[in-house]
Amino acid sequence: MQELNQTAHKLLDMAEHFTQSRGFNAFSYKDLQNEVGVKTSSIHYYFPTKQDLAVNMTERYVERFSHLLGDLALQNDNGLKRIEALTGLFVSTLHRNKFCLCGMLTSDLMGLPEAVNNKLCEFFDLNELWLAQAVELAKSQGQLKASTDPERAAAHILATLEGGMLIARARKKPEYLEAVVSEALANLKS
Amino acid sequence: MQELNQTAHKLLDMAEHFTQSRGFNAFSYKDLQNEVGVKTSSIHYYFPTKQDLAVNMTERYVERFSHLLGDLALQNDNGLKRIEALTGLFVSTLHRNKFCLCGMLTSDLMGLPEAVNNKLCEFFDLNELWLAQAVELAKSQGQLKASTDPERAAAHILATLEGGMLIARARKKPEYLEAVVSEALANLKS
DNA sequence: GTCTATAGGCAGATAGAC
DNA sequence: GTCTATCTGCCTATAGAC
Repeated sequence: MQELNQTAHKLLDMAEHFTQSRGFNAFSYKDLQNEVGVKTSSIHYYFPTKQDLAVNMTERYVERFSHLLGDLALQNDNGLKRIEALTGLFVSTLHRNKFCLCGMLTSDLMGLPEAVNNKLCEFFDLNELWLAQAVELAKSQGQLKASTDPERAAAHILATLEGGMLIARARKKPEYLEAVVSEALANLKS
Repeated sequence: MQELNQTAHKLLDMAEHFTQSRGFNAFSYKDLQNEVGVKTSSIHYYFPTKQDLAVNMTERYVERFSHLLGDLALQNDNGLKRIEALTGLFVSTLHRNKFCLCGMLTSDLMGLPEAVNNKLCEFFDLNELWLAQAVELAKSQGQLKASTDPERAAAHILATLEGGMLIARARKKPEYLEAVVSEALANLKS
Protein backbone atom coordinates (compact mmCIF):
# COMPACT_ATOMS: atom_id res chain seq x y z
CA MET A 1 0.00 0.00 0.00
CA GLN A 2 1.49 3.34 -1.10
CA GLU A 3 1.11 6.58 0.82
CA LEU A 4 -1.93 8.41 -0.46
CA ASN A 5 -2.74 12.06 0.12
CA GLN A 6 -6.03 13.43 1.36
CA THR A 7 -7.63 13.78 -2.06
CA ALA A 8 -6.79 10.20 -2.93
CA HIS A 9 -8.33 9.06 0.34
CA LYS A 10 -11.50 11.06 -0.31
CA LEU A 11 -11.73 9.45 -3.75
CA LEU A 12 -11.30 5.98 -2.29
CA ASP A 13 -13.90 6.75 0.39
CA MET A 14 -16.43 7.63 -2.27
CA ALA A 15 -15.43 4.69 -4.47
CA GLU A 16 -15.99 2.40 -1.48
CA HIS A 17 -19.37 3.98 -0.88
CA PHE A 18 -20.45 3.50 -4.49
CA THR A 19 -19.10 -0.03 -4.64
CA GLN A 20 -20.85 -1.10 -1.46
CA SER A 21 -24.16 0.40 -2.48
CA ARG A 22 -24.32 0.03 -6.30
CA GLY A 23 -21.42 -2.17 -7.29
CA PHE A 24 -18.05 -1.38 -8.87
CA ASN A 25 -19.34 -1.45 -12.45
CA ALA A 26 -22.18 0.90 -11.63
CA PHE A 27 -20.27 4.10 -11.01
CA SER A 28 -17.90 6.18 -13.13
CA TYR A 29 -15.08 8.65 -12.65
CA LYS A 30 -17.67 11.30 -13.44
CA ASP A 31 -19.74 10.15 -10.45
CA LEU A 32 -16.64 10.55 -8.29
CA GLN A 33 -16.04 14.01 -9.78
CA ASN A 34 -19.59 15.07 -8.93
CA GLU A 35 -19.36 13.89 -5.32
CA VAL A 36 -15.76 14.69 -4.42
CA GLY A 37 -15.41 17.84 -6.54
CA VAL A 38 -12.25 16.76 -8.35
CA LYS A 39 -12.19 16.56 -12.15
CA THR A 40 -12.02 13.14 -13.77
CA SER A 41 -8.64 13.98 -15.28
CA SER A 42 -7.27 14.58 -11.79
CA ILE A 43 -8.69 11.27 -10.65
CA HIS A 44 -6.69 9.63 -13.43
CA TYR A 45 -3.61 11.34 -11.96
CA TYR A 46 -4.07 9.29 -8.77
CA PHE A 47 -5.52 6.15 -10.32
CA PRO A 48 -4.51 5.91 -14.00
CA THR A 49 -7.07 3.21 -14.73
CA LYS A 50 -10.23 2.13 -12.96
CA GLN A 51 -8.54 -1.19 -12.25
CA ASP A 52 -5.83 0.66 -10.33
CA LEU A 53 -8.61 2.28 -8.37
CA ALA A 54 -10.07 -1.15 -7.61
CA VAL A 55 -6.74 -2.49 -6.39
CA ASN A 56 -5.99 0.51 -4.16
CA MET A 57 -9.52 0.62 -2.78
CA THR A 58 -9.49 -3.08 -1.89
CA GLU A 59 -6.01 -2.94 -0.36
CA ARG A 60 -6.93 -0.03 1.86
CA TYR A 61 -10.24 -1.60 2.84
CA VAL A 62 -8.76 -4.94 3.85
CA GLU A 63 -5.99 -3.24 5.82
CA ARG A 64 -8.54 -1.10 7.62
CA PHE A 65 -10.78 -4.05 8.30
CA SER A 66 -7.86 -5.97 9.71
CA HIS A 67 -7.23 -3.22 12.27
CA LEU A 68 -10.92 -3.08 13.06
CA LEU A 69 -10.98 -6.80 13.80
CA GLY A 70 -8.03 -6.30 16.13
CA ASP A 71 -9.91 -3.55 17.97
CA LEU A 72 -13.05 -5.68 18.24
CA ALA A 73 -11.01 -8.45 19.83
CA LEU A 74 -9.43 -6.05 22.33
CA GLN A 75 -12.84 -4.66 23.26
CA ASN A 76 -14.43 -8.06 23.88
CA ASP A 77 -12.88 -10.65 26.13
CA ASN A 78 -16.03 -12.71 25.83
CA GLY A 79 -15.98 -15.14 22.87
CA LEU A 80 -19.64 -15.02 21.96
CA LYS A 81 -19.80 -11.25 22.41
CA ARG A 82 -16.96 -10.91 19.92
CA ILE A 83 -18.90 -12.75 17.27
CA GLU A 84 -21.98 -10.70 18.06
CA ALA A 85 -19.93 -7.52 17.74
CA LEU A 86 -18.82 -8.52 14.24
CA THR A 87 -22.40 -9.39 13.36
CA GLY A 88 -23.47 -5.98 14.63
CA LEU A 89 -20.99 -4.36 12.29
CA PHE A 90 -22.45 -6.18 9.30
CA VAL A 91 -25.98 -5.31 10.43
CA SER A 92 -25.12 -1.62 10.65
CA THR A 93 -23.74 -1.81 7.11
CA LEU A 94 -27.09 -3.21 5.97
CA HIS A 95 -28.91 -0.38 7.72
CA ARG A 96 -26.97 2.01 5.50
CA ASN A 97 -28.21 0.02 2.49
CA LYS A 98 -24.75 -1.32 1.82
CA PHE A 99 -23.17 -4.72 1.41
CA CYS A 100 -19.76 -6.08 2.35
CA LEU A 101 -17.23 -4.47 -0.04
CA CYS A 102 -15.48 -7.76 -0.66
CA GLY A 103 -18.74 -9.61 -1.17
CA MET A 104 -19.75 -6.97 -3.69
CA LEU A 105 -16.44 -7.19 -5.56
CA THR A 106 -16.79 -10.95 -5.78
CA SER A 107 -19.60 -10.34 -8.28
CA ASP A 108 -17.32 -8.33 -10.53
CA LEU A 109 -14.40 -10.71 -10.08
CA MET A 110 -14.07 -11.64 -13.74
CA GLY A 111 -13.48 -8.06 -14.86
CA LEU A 112 -10.92 -7.19 -12.18
CA PRO A 113 -7.17 -7.81 -11.94
CA GLU A 114 -5.91 -10.76 -9.95
CA ALA A 115 -4.50 -8.44 -7.31
CA VAL A 116 -8.07 -7.69 -6.28
CA ASN A 117 -8.97 -11.37 -6.20
CA ASN A 118 -5.98 -12.02 -3.95
CA LYS A 119 -7.05 -9.28 -1.57
CA LEU A 120 -10.58 -10.73 -1.41
CA CYS A 121 -9.12 -14.10 -0.42
CA GLU A 122 -7.00 -12.33 2.16
CA PHE A 123 -10.15 -10.70 3.53
CA PHE A 124 -11.99 -13.98 3.89
CA ASP A 125 -8.93 -15.70 5.39
CA LEU A 126 -8.58 -12.86 7.88
CA ASN A 127 -12.17 -13.13 9.00
CA GLU A 128 -12.03 -16.89 9.27
CA LEU A 129 -8.93 -16.74 11.41
CA TRP A 130 -10.40 -14.09 13.66
CA LEU A 131 -13.65 -16.08 14.01
CA ALA A 132 -11.71 -19.27 14.77
CA GLN A 133 -9.97 -17.48 17.63
CA ALA A 134 -13.29 -16.14 18.91
CA VAL A 135 -14.80 -19.64 18.77
CA GLU A 136 -11.76 -21.03 20.58
CA LEU A 137 -12.21 -18.40 23.28
CA ALA A 138 -15.94 -19.07 23.58
CA LYS A 139 -15.18 -22.76 23.92
CA SER A 140 -12.69 -22.14 26.69
CA GLN A 141 -15.31 -20.02 28.43
CA GLY A 142 -17.80 -22.87 28.29
CA GLN A 143 -20.14 -20.98 25.91
CA LEU A 144 -19.80 -23.41 23.04
CA LYS A 145 -19.70 -27.20 22.93
CA ALA A 146 -16.34 -28.74 23.74
CA SER A 147 -16.66 -30.79 20.54
CA THR A 148 -16.69 -27.66 18.34
CA ASP A 149 -13.96 -27.52 15.70
CA PRO A 150 -12.93 -23.83 15.62
CA GLU A 151 -11.81 -23.77 11.98
CA ARG A 152 -14.91 -25.47 10.66
CA ALA A 153 -17.20 -23.42 12.87
CA ALA A 154 -15.46 -20.22 11.79
CA ALA A 155 -15.90 -21.04 8.10
CA HIS A 156 -19.52 -21.83 8.74
CA ILE A 157 -20.17 -18.59 10.64
CA LEU A 158 -18.47 -16.50 7.97
CA ALA A 159 -20.56 -18.11 5.22
CA THR A 160 -23.68 -17.46 7.30
CA LEU A 161 -22.66 -13.82 7.72
CA GLU A 162 -22.03 -13.22 4.02
CA GLY A 163 -25.05 -15.16 2.82
CA GLY A 164 -27.32 -13.75 5.49
CA MET A 165 -26.18 -10.29 4.54
CA LEU A 166 -26.87 -10.90 0.86
CA ILE A 167 -30.40 -12.17 1.49
CA ALA A 168 -31.16 -9.55 4.13
CA ARG A 169 -30.17 -6.84 1.65
CA ALA A 170 -32.46 -8.21 -1.07
CA ARG A 171 -35.28 -8.34 1.46
CA LYS A 172 -34.44 -4.99 3.03
CA LYS A 173 -34.57 -6.69 6.41
CA PRO A 174 -31.32 -6.24 8.37
CA GLU A 175 -32.88 -8.21 11.27
CA TYR A 176 -32.80 -11.28 9.08
CA LEU A 177 -29.00 -11.36 9.35
CA GLU A 178 -29.18 -11.25 13.15
CA ALA A 179 -31.73 -14.06 13.20
CA VAL A 180 -29.76 -16.29 10.90
CA VAL A 181 -26.48 -15.83 12.77
CA SER A 182 -28.13 -16.42 16.12
CA GLU A 183 -29.56 -19.64 14.72
CA ALA A 184 -26.09 -20.73 13.56
CA LEU A 185 -24.65 -19.98 17.01
CA ALA A 186 -27.52 -21.64 18.85
CA ASN A 187 -26.57 -24.96 17.28
CA LEU A 188 -23.02 -24.58 18.56
CA LYS A 189 -23.93 -23.64 22.12
CA SER A 190 -23.24 -26.01 24.96
CA MET B 1 -44.44 -14.46 -17.83
CA GLN B 2 -45.21 -13.92 -21.53
CA GLU B 3 -44.71 -16.49 -24.24
CA LEU B 4 -41.27 -16.04 -25.74
CA ASN B 5 -40.07 -17.49 -29.03
CA GLN B 6 -36.90 -19.44 -29.57
CA THR B 7 -34.71 -16.42 -30.30
CA ALA B 8 -35.87 -14.68 -27.14
CA HIS B 9 -35.07 -17.81 -25.16
CA LYS B 10 -31.59 -18.04 -26.67
CA LEU B 11 -31.00 -14.41 -25.75
CA LEU B 12 -32.14 -15.00 -22.18
CA ASP B 13 -29.96 -18.11 -21.98
CA MET B 14 -26.91 -16.07 -22.92
CA ALA B 15 -27.93 -13.16 -20.67
CA GLU B 16 -28.19 -15.65 -17.79
CA HIS B 17 -24.78 -17.03 -18.62
CA PHE B 18 -23.18 -13.57 -18.69
CA THR B 19 -24.95 -12.48 -15.52
CA GLN B 20 -23.92 -15.55 -13.57
CA SER B 21 -20.31 -15.34 -14.66
CA ARG B 22 -19.56 -11.59 -15.04
CA GLY B 23 -22.54 -9.76 -13.59
CA PHE B 24 -25.46 -7.96 -15.20
CA ASN B 25 -23.62 -4.65 -15.62
CA ALA B 26 -20.64 -6.34 -17.27
CA PHE B 27 -22.18 -7.37 -20.57
CA SER B 28 -23.85 -5.44 -23.37
CA TYR B 29 -26.36 -6.05 -26.14
CA LYS B 30 -23.33 -6.23 -28.43
CA ASP B 31 -21.98 -9.14 -26.38
CA LEU B 32 -25.30 -10.90 -26.86
CA GLN B 33 -25.16 -10.15 -30.60
CA ASN B 34 -21.70 -11.68 -30.85
CA GLU B 35 -22.71 -14.87 -29.06
CA VAL B 36 -26.26 -15.41 -30.27
CA GLY B 37 -25.81 -14.01 -33.77
CA VAL B 38 -28.73 -11.60 -33.62
CA LYS B 39 -28.19 -7.88 -34.20
CA THR B 40 -28.55 -5.54 -31.23
CA SER B 41 -31.49 -3.80 -32.87
CA SER B 42 -33.31 -7.13 -33.01
CA ILE B 43 -32.57 -7.71 -29.35
CA HIS B 44 -34.28 -4.39 -28.64
CA TYR B 45 -37.31 -5.75 -30.51
CA TYR B 46 -37.66 -8.46 -27.83
CA PHE B 47 -36.44 -6.48 -24.86
CA PRO B 48 -36.85 -2.74 -25.53
CA THR B 49 -34.58 -1.80 -22.63
CA LYS B 50 -31.94 -3.71 -20.71
CA GLN B 51 -34.15 -3.44 -17.66
CA ASP B 52 -36.87 -5.32 -19.52
CA LEU B 53 -34.27 -7.97 -20.23
CA ALA B 54 -33.42 -8.14 -16.52
CA VAL B 55 -37.07 -8.57 -15.56
CA ASN B 56 -37.76 -11.28 -18.14
CA MET B 57 -34.54 -13.11 -17.38
CA THR B 58 -35.22 -13.16 -13.65
CA GLU B 59 -38.85 -14.20 -14.07
CA ARG B 60 -37.93 -17.12 -16.29
CA TYR B 61 -35.08 -18.16 -14.03
CA VAL B 62 -37.15 -18.20 -10.85
CA GLU B 63 -39.96 -20.09 -12.57
CA ARG B 64 -37.46 -22.67 -13.86
CA PHE B 65 -35.80 -22.98 -10.49
CA SER B 66 -39.15 -23.53 -8.85
CA HIS B 67 -39.82 -26.52 -11.12
CA LEU B 68 -36.34 -27.81 -10.48
CA LEU B 69 -36.92 -27.71 -6.73
CA GLY B 70 -40.12 -29.67 -7.25
CA ASP B 71 -38.23 -32.31 -9.22
CA LEU B 72 -35.50 -32.53 -6.59
CA ALA B 73 -38.14 -33.18 -3.94
CA LEU B 74 -39.78 -35.90 -6.04
CA GLN B 75 -36.42 -37.57 -6.62
CA ASN B 76 -35.45 -37.65 -2.95
CA ASP B 77 -37.72 -39.05 -0.26
CA ASN B 78 -34.84 -38.72 2.20
CA GLY B 79 -34.72 -35.33 3.96
CA LEU B 80 -30.97 -34.96 4.27
CA LYS B 81 -30.39 -36.25 0.75
CA ARG B 82 -32.69 -33.54 -0.55
CA ILE B 83 -30.59 -30.84 1.04
CA GLU B 84 -27.43 -32.46 -0.27
CA ALA B 85 -28.96 -32.58 -3.75
CA LEU B 86 -29.59 -28.84 -3.66
CA THR B 87 -26.06 -28.27 -2.40
CA GLY B 88 -24.74 -30.39 -5.26
CA LEU B 89 -26.56 -28.15 -7.71
CA PHE B 90 -24.88 -25.07 -6.29
CA VAL B 91 -21.50 -26.82 -6.30
CA SER B 92 -21.88 -27.72 -9.98
CA THR B 93 -22.66 -24.07 -10.72
CA LEU B 94 -19.39 -23.13 -9.02
CA HIS B 95 -17.52 -25.68 -11.11
CA ARG B 96 -18.72 -23.80 -14.19
CA ASN B 97 -17.26 -20.62 -12.64
CA LYS B 98 -20.71 -19.21 -12.06
CA PHE B 99 -22.64 -17.85 -9.12
CA CYS B 100 -26.33 -17.99 -8.21
CA LEU B 101 -28.16 -15.70 -10.65
CA CYS B 102 -30.22 -14.14 -7.89
CA GLY B 103 -27.20 -13.69 -5.65
CA MET B 104 -25.45 -11.96 -8.51
CA LEU B 105 -28.39 -9.66 -9.22
CA THR B 106 -28.53 -8.67 -5.57
CA SER B 107 -25.28 -6.76 -6.18
CA ASP B 108 -26.85 -4.72 -8.94
CA LEU B 109 -30.11 -4.25 -7.06
CA MET B 110 -29.94 -0.44 -6.93
CA GLY B 111 -29.86 -0.09 -10.71
CA LEU B 112 -32.65 -2.53 -11.44
CA PRO B 113 -36.45 -2.11 -11.43
CA GLU B 114 -38.42 -3.22 -8.39
CA ALA B 115 -39.92 -6.09 -10.36
CA VAL B 116 -36.50 -7.73 -10.28
CA ASN B 117 -36.13 -7.13 -6.55
CA ASN B 118 -39.52 -8.75 -5.98
CA LYS B 119 -38.49 -11.79 -8.00
CA LEU B 120 -35.29 -12.11 -5.98
CA CYS B 121 -37.31 -12.12 -2.78
CA GLU B 122 -39.60 -14.73 -4.33
CA PHE B 123 -36.52 -16.83 -5.11
CA PHE B 124 -35.22 -16.70 -1.56
CA ASP B 125 -38.69 -17.37 -0.11
CA LEU B 126 -39.09 -20.34 -2.43
CA ASN B 127 -35.79 -21.86 -1.34
CA GLU B 128 -36.49 -21.27 2.32
CA LEU B 129 -39.86 -22.94 2.08
CA TRP B 130 -38.43 -25.90 0.21
CA LEU B 131 -35.60 -26.24 2.73
CA ALA B 132 -38.05 -26.02 5.65
CA GLN B 133 -39.99 -28.94 4.18
CA ALA B 134 -36.80 -30.91 3.70
CA VAL B 135 -35.77 -30.21 7.29
CA GLU B 136 -39.22 -31.23 8.50
CA LEU B 137 -38.91 -34.49 6.55
CA ALA B 138 -35.39 -35.14 7.88
CA LYS B 139 -36.70 -34.53 11.39
CA SER B 140 -39.51 -37.02 10.92
CA GLN B 141 -36.97 -39.53 9.65
CA GLY B 142 -34.88 -39.08 12.78
CA GLN B 143 -31.95 -37.54 10.92
CA LEU B 144 -32.15 -34.18 12.63
CA LYS B 145 -32.73 -33.21 16.25
CA ALA B 146 -36.37 -33.20 17.32
CA SER B 147 -35.80 -29.71 18.72
CA THR B 148 -34.96 -28.28 15.28
CA ASP B 149 -37.15 -25.38 14.17
CA PRO B 150 -37.65 -26.00 10.42
CA GLU B 151 -38.11 -22.34 9.44
CA ARG B 152 -35.09 -21.09 11.36
CA ALA B 153 -32.95 -24.00 10.21
CA ALA B 154 -34.03 -23.43 6.60
CA ALA B 155 -33.09 -19.74 6.74
CA HIS B 156 -29.77 -20.68 8.25
CA ILE B 157 -29.01 -23.32 5.60
CA LEU B 158 -29.93 -20.96 2.76
CA ALA B 159 -27.66 -18.24 4.13
CA THR B 160 -24.87 -20.81 4.43
CA LEU B 161 -25.44 -21.87 0.83
CA GLU B 162 -25.35 -18.35 -0.59
CA GLY B 163 -22.46 -17.17 1.55
CA GLY B 164 -20.50 -20.37 1.09
CA MET B 165 -20.98 -20.06 -2.62
CA LEU B 166 -19.77 -16.46 -2.65
CA ILE B 167 -16.61 -17.27 -0.70
CA ALA B 168 -15.94 -20.49 -2.60
CA ARG B 169 -16.12 -18.56 -5.86
CA ALA B 170 -13.63 -15.94 -4.69
CA ARG B 171 -11.30 -18.73 -3.60
CA LYS B 172 -11.94 -20.87 -6.66
CA LYS B 173 -12.61 -23.79 -4.33
CA PRO B 174 -16.05 -25.33 -4.94
CA GLU B 175 -15.29 -27.91 -2.21
CA TYR B 176 -15.42 -25.11 0.33
CA LEU B 177 -19.18 -24.86 -0.18
CA GLU B 178 -19.64 -28.55 0.50
CA ALA B 179 -17.53 -28.35 3.64
CA VAL B 180 -19.37 -25.38 5.03
CA VAL B 181 -22.83 -26.83 4.40
CA SER B 182 -21.87 -30.17 5.89
CA GLU B 183 -20.67 -28.30 8.98
CA ALA B 184 -24.01 -26.47 9.21
CA LEU B 185 -25.90 -29.76 8.91
CA ALA B 186 -23.62 -31.57 11.37
CA ASN B 187 -24.75 -29.22 14.11
CA LEU B 188 -28.39 -30.04 13.40
CA LYS B 189 -27.99 -33.80 13.35
CA SER B 190 -29.47 -35.93 16.09
C1' DG C 1 -1.76 18.65 -8.47
C1' DT C 2 -5.50 20.44 -10.81
C1' DC C 3 -7.45 22.20 -14.60
C1' DT C 4 -9.63 22.60 -19.84
C1' DA C 5 -10.21 20.28 -23.83
C1' DT C 6 -10.75 16.42 -26.33
C1' DA C 7 -9.98 11.88 -28.34
C1' DG C 8 -11.93 7.35 -29.42
C1' DG C 9 -14.89 3.93 -28.38
C1' DC C 10 -18.80 1.68 -26.81
C1' DA C 11 -23.09 1.90 -24.42
C1' DG C 12 -28.28 1.78 -24.84
C1' DA C 13 -31.63 2.90 -27.93
C1' DT C 14 -34.51 4.36 -32.38
C1' DA C 15 -36.02 4.89 -37.44
C1' DG C 16 -37.21 2.80 -41.21
C1' DA C 17 -36.33 -0.61 -45.19
C1' DC C 18 -37.08 -5.45 -46.29
C1' DG D 1 -38.71 -10.47 -37.11
C1' DT D 2 -34.43 -9.09 -38.74
C1' DC D 3 -31.65 -6.09 -40.87
C1' DT D 4 -28.63 -1.39 -41.90
C1' DA D 5 -27.78 2.91 -40.42
C1' DT D 6 -27.54 6.20 -37.15
C1' DC D 7 -28.19 9.12 -32.86
C1' DT D 8 -26.88 10.65 -28.50
C1' DG D 9 -24.55 10.37 -24.63
C1' DC D 10 -21.41 8.53 -21.46
C1' DC D 11 -17.30 6.01 -20.56
C1' DT D 12 -12.20 5.54 -19.82
C1' DA D 13 -8.25 7.80 -20.84
C1' DT D 14 -4.72 11.34 -22.59
C1' DA D 15 -2.42 15.92 -23.91
C1' DG D 16 -0.93 19.89 -22.42
C1' DA D 17 -1.59 24.58 -20.04
C1' DC D 18 -1.28 26.66 -15.43
